[in-house]
Amino acid sequence: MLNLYDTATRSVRELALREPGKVSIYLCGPTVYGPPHLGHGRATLVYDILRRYLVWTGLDVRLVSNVTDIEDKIIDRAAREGRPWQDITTKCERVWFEAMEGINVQRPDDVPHATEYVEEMVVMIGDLIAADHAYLTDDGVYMDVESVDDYGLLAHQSIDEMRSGGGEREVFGVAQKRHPADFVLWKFSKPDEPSWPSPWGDGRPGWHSECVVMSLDLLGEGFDLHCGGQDLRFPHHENERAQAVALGKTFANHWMHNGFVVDAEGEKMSKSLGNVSNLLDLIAIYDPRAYRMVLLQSHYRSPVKITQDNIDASVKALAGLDAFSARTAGVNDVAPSAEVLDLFRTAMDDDLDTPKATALLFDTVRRANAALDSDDAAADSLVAAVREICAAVGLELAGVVDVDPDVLARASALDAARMAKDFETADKMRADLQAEGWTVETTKDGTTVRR
RNA sequence: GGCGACGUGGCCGAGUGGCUUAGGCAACGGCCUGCAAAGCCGUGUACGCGAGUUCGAUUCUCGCCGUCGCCUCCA
Repeated sequence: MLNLYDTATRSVRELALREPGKVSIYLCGPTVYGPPHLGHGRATLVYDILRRYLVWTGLDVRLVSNVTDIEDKIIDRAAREGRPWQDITTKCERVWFEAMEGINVQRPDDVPHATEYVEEMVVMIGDLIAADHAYLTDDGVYMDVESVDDYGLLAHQSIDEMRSGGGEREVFGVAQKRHPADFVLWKFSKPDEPSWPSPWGDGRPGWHSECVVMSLDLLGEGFDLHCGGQDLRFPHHENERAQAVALGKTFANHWMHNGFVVDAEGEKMSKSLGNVSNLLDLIAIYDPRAYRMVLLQSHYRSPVKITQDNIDASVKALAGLDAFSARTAGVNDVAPSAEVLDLFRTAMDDDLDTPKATALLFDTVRRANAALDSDDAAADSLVAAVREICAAVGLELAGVVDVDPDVLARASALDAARMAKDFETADKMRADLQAEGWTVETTKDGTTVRR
C-alpha cells in the first residue's frame, strides 16, 4: 500500500482509503486567466504520475480537479483588454487542456467550475455566518479564523505566530477585518463586475470556498487525498479546511504538496529556459515527454530546476529508451519479471520514490539489452517489465513507426551497397537519411530506420 | 521577526552511521561494427565550513556561512 508524506501530520504515513479499492482525490486546478506555466506543468504531471500508478496497482481512482473561472485576476484582465470575462476563461481553459494533452496528462474524472457552484457556496457561507464563524463588513463576508480550533495546522504555525511576523506585504482588506488572516468568503461586486445574488448583496465568491463545496459535493466527507502545489498549502488549503472544520465536516484525510519549479539561480518559478516559462512553448520546442522525465528523476517534494541542460539530458535519456523500444518491438508480451515489478512497487509505495523507480527502469533496460545481446531467454520478461513501468508512470516510448516504402527501399539499397562492400555509397545513403531526420541503425542484421 | 526546506562528483539528481556508497547526461578506455549509430563492459572516489558525539559521519548534535520557500489572492 502507498505510503505518502502527509503535510498535516508532517510524516510519511499510509494513504488510508475510505472505501477499500477506491481512491478519491481532489486536486486544486488552475485559475483560467493566462497560459499554463512550468509550475502548473509540474503539479499536473506529479499527480498524473500518482494517478496512473494507483490505477496501475488496480485501484479505482476518482480524480476531481476544478477550474476557477471567476476570480479577481480574470476580472482585471477582462477590464484591461476590454472584453467579456467569459472570453478569457473559456479560451484559457481550452489552452489549458491542450497543454495537458501535450504533456500526456489525463483529464480528471470531474472538472467542476466555480461558476457552477455559486449557489452552493452562498448556502455554505450562510451556514458559516449562522454558526458565527463568519461576519459581514462593508466589502463582503469574512471568515473568522480565530473561531476555528486548529487553524494553522497546514501552515505549521499558530495564529499568534502568524500575527507576530506578517512579513512586509500589505494586508488585503485590513480595515474591517478582525484578524489579518481572516479571508473573504463573499466579495461585493462593483458596477460592471460579474455578480451573483446573495442574502448579503450581489457579489462573487472568494477563492477559498469553491474547493470545499465542490470536493465535498463530488467526493463526500472524509475523501482520501487533497493535493496541490506547496504554495497552496497556506493560505488556500488552510482556508478550505477551516471552512469545512467550522461546519463540523470531515475534510481531506491526507494532504499532499509538490515542490516548486525553480530557475537556474534556485528561485521559484522561472525564466530558466530562456523565454520558455510557458508550458506550450516548452512542448513545442522540446520532446513533450522530457518534462515528465525530468520530474521522474527527482522527488516530487524537492525543488526542481528546469534548465536547458536538464531538459537536454532527459531528451537524450528518452532517445535511449526509444531505441530500446524499437529494438524490442518484436518481443512478445510475456509475464513481466516479478522481481523487477516488486522493486518498482516498493519504490513507488515509499512516498512515490520515482527517482528510485526510474533508476530501476534504466537498470532493467540495461539488463534486458545485455540479455538480448547474449540471447538469454530472460530478456522477454525484462522487456515486459520495462513496458509495465513505463505504462505505470505515463511514459510512452516511440515504438516502430510506419516508414514509407520509399525510405524502406532506400534502407534496403543501403544494405545492398554494404553487402557489395561499396561503403562509399552506403555511407552517402545513410548520411542522406540522417539528414532527413531519420535515426538509422546499421547492424549486421540489416538497417532499421525510425524517427 | 516566526515557520520550513536545502547546500552531494563536470552538470542534473537520489541516498545512507561503516557494506559492491543510485540513476540520467557529459567525458575517457575497451568490446561490437567495414566505419558509424545503437548496445554491452569498465573508469570517476563527491558530499558548504568549523567543532562535537562515535571505534567510525557525507549521514546524528551544535555553531557558522550561503541559497530558497511560506507568513492573504501564486502549481
